[in-house]
Amino acid sequence: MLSGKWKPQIFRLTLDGAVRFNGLLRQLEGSNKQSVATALRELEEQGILERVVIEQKPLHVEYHLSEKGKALVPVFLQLESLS
Amino acid sequence: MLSGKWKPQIFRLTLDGAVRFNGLLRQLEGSNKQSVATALRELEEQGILERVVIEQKPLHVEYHLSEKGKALVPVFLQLESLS
DNA sequence: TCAATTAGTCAAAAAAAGATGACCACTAAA
DNA sequence: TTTAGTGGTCATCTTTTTTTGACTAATTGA
Repeated sequence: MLSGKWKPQIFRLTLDGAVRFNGLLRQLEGSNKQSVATALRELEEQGILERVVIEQKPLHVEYHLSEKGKALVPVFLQLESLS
Repeated sequence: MLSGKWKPQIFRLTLDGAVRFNGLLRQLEGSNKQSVATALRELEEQGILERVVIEQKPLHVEYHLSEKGKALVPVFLQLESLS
């Protein structure tokens, strides 16, 4: 579910609140548009993240944890504590 | 820790008891010697599996869960139940 | 003696994943 | 009007992962 080079880190960041495309690009050192876009799309397809377009003055896009994503949190943290 | 195409399946099989090289090769459809050998070696290097040579008539090799591997079991099962 | 099973290794090819750079369309500020 | 920021896509190249097939060496059964 969280396989790939960037998905675990992206998932981890969503625990602290919604994330945005360009924000991730800056936070994830060594990442690139394509990889981040692919990771976000796959996480959305799997129903782990939800993509929300914020229709305001400078319109932007937010990705936040879905219910399914939230169900993953405890086991993710447990996993994190083991490695 | 369990990244790669075959490691999760191999790990799963060790929960029911020790596994063996050729046995895995037969159980894991679509697998091959090289990949199974690599997965076993890496799981051993990480201290998740232990390699034991059974010094008997037809000598063979067994891989079984280490203590570290056992610590991984509950979180693995939890993860399994989510996917 | 021949075939099969045990547990692998090695080099090479193929497939999958990731990175790079160009491009797009929109908005806002200087 | 140029520059920067928003959020991407596309084709191509590189890197990593996985597969393929040949080979080894010891043991067992027919």
